[in-house]
Amino acid sequence: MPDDYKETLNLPKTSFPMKANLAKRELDMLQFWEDIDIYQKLMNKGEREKTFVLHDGPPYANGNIHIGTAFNKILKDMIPKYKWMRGYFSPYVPGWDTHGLPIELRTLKDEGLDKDSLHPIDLRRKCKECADRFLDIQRNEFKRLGVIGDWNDPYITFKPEYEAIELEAFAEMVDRGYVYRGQKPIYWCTDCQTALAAAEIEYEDISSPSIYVAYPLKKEGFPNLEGKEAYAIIWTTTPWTLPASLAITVHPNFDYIFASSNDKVYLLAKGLLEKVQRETGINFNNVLYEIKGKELEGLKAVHPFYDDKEIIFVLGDYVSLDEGSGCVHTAPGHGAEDFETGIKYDLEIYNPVDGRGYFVPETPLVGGLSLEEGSEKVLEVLKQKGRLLGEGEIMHSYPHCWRCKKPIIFRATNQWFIAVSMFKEDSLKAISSVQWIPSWGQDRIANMVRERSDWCISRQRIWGVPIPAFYCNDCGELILTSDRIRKVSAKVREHGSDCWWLMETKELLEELAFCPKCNSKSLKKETDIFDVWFDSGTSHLAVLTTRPELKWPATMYLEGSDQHRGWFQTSLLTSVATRGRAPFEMVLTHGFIVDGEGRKMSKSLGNVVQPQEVIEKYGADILRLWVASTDYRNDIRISETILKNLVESYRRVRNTMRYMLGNLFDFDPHNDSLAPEDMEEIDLWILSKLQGIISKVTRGFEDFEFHVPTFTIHQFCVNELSAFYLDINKDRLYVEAADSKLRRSCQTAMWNIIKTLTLMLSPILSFTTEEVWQHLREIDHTLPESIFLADWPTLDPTLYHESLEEKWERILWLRGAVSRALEAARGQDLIGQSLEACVNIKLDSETAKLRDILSPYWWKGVFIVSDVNWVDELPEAPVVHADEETGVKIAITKACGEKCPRCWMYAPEVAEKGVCGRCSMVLAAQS
RNA sequence: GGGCCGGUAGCUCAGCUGGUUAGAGCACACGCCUGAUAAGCGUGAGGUCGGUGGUUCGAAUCCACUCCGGCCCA
Repeated sequence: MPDDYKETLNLPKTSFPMKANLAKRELDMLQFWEDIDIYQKLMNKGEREKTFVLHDGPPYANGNIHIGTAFNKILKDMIPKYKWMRGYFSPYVPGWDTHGLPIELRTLKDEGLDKDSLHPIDLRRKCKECADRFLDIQRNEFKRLGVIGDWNDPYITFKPEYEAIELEAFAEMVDRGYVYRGQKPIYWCTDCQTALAAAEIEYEDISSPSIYVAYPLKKEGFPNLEGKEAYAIIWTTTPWTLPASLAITVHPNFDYIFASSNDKVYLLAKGLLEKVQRETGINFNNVLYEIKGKELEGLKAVHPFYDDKEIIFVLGDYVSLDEGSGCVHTAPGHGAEDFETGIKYDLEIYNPVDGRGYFVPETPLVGGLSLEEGSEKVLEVLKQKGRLLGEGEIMHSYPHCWRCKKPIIFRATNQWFIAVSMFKEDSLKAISSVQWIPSWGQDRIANMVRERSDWCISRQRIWGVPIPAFYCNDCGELILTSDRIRKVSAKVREHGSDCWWLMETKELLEELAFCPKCNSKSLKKETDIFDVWFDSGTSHLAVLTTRPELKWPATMYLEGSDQHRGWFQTSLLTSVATRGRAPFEMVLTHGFIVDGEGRKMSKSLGNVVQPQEVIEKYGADILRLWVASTDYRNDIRISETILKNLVESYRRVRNTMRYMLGNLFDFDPHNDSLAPEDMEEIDLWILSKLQGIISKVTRGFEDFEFHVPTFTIHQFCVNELSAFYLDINKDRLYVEAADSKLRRSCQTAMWNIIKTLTLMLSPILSFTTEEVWQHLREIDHTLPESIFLADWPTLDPTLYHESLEEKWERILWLRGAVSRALEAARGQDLIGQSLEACVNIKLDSETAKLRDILSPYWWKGVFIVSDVNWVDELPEAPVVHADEETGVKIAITKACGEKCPRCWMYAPEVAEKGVCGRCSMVLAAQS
């Protein structure tokens, strides 16, 4: 008999599975979006007057995506999804960065070739194949994450239209006089006779000579040196750079001293006195005087073995007291810092070394010698002149060529530059007009731009966009004019940049194929290509200005914080150089992905988390939840513990949704909904709470702080819904007549809640919410076919009741005390489930105020007990609980009567009727 | 070494412009339920707010230094 009543209850029913099985079910959802062409549907939906363009930073099309790329793409994806629902037109065009060294090297390695043994066109074809292959792999991986965008027509930097615009942007910079050819030291392998990129450098420990050299001081400007032999002491590990020595750099804030030894005086940093003394054997017996580094600026010395060459004192912050003498010999043609200093002080970028590693013949003293021979010669002469103060060996880390494993050198060569210095002020202004999120991004990029030097845009490589310059074979003129660049650009637009290698200058330039200086028709093409950062840095022009659905400037760029140096900056520079303003209105940055201990991921540490594995194991929605649950302004941690936690949170939200769905199985929103004035108070209360949630969640999305919505909704599901509202309404939903107002009131509220929560979660848990949505559509067929086509929930101020929330706040306060009392009763084995209990509440000043704010029916409901008594004196009872937290005194007694087999509440009449009074009425109506 | 950032319970986050015993969810422990059931409910135990020093009547909140970690650069 007992189980028979189960059939008379309105128990939840749903086909929505409890177990998510995301790894599998998500694939169906992807298929669904593909089938209905969700992106096109969105594009047809929005109103164009409100446009939000998130411009995608192109990932490099090499290898599979890693956790950082996945994080970035998911974070981005949440924004257009939200904006579409808010009524914006928010197209998202993904892109790829496809040129450049990593792909070229990978291709060469795969082919077992080097770049000179393969025709450029063949190499480029293979590179393109490689990029294409990985682009496709990544595209599928991104789609698998649930990212919605124009995957069928992404932007790709190797597309002819893209390259053409890039060249046009370059032409504009040439027009403005921002492009020049100059010298810059680069990594150079004398063995392979080639320039190397930073990525081709390996650091190895080697032994180098360590020498101290005396540079005679010119006495003008130095106080108190009359009649004395005075020298500056420098220290170097590369004697072969001394022929190119042009300056001595000192730190502006260090203290320098003139120390005498016998009849000589030496200049060196005060802090290095002992070290130099030790390593040179010179005994400094007297310090003549001290001087600040900055006071040395502009003073002069003489080259240690070119007596007619003047050496100037300059300042540099990079001078350290770790090694040497605090006076740094500076050869602008042989080192990055030296070069910077050289540029600053207008020194010659002097490089007497040729590509094979020999001093050019006209070099004094060492002309024609190899670097090694030159080095020996230098030492010999220094010794001869008595200017070698100390000689030793030192082990240190030094860059080597990755291919031949030989030490490399720094060697100034001709490169193309963009004169950032000419529009640096404008760039800084542009930076200040952008909204940086978080705000410190502004300081970071402004500092970087302020300190940066001109942009070296040339690479001696094959896989990239050619720098469209020419050289006259007759007069040697360097030809870089915007009209010729535009000619080339037109050809590139038509044929792709391969045409640079396939066409003669005559074909490329047509009527402009002549030297503007000597009219010669014999021209030679530049062999350098653009830095890939120039490719991606011009994407705002190549993409935003060419696609009708997009707009320039972008509303937002969103990348990791490393892009302050990278894409944010290169985009900004090309934009300021061509358009005079930033290409974005907002820049959002996130931190880096680290492991559970906050350490960066590395293969050697073995702490790398693969997005593919997470998806396989837990599903993309878990990954999405991870992205949304973090405060991404800091580093973002991921670990098995964190994922397990997320799975747990996910489960809770999913089950809450499932439970509400199950209780709506017989609800027709169009016919069964109640108007607010007909609803139960508790249902109005939960809807009032829901308004607060909508407001908080919406604000979180507006501020791009996705962890706010995530936590807010999760906590709402746990605290308000699962632990309270849904729990105490089981009685109503199951037991009352299916079509009763009591039950319909609750269903009306739940329908509103589940729709609202599902919508608000959709930018985050896209797969799951779409799944829920499809179930909701079975309840209401008028809903849009995909959740992403629906509108964002709006806050209904008429549903917000502050006084109601305050009232229920007090009810919950008392409920806490009752729960603790019931728990005490359970501890005494008085009761099991709470319906077995009768709650006796002692009336005091507080509880007396509460008694009448709810009907007895609702008090029982709120506590989920069979009886509630408000008494002046507590009865004799097995469990009397004096609640510490509230001060309320409660006695728990066994509920009287017997357990109704239908609703499980205890009532006296059950013995007689077989069920309680309420159930008998419901049953009577049913039959 | 420089620029920028972060360090609150095992985990993810709150904690506004300094002011009662530092909050929440998850995880954990114990218990209940078996009509959300590879679910649900209740109770409870977890933190010297990275460390040191300072300003203050009072600091997780302000300042200095320091340790640890991250990005970028050298």
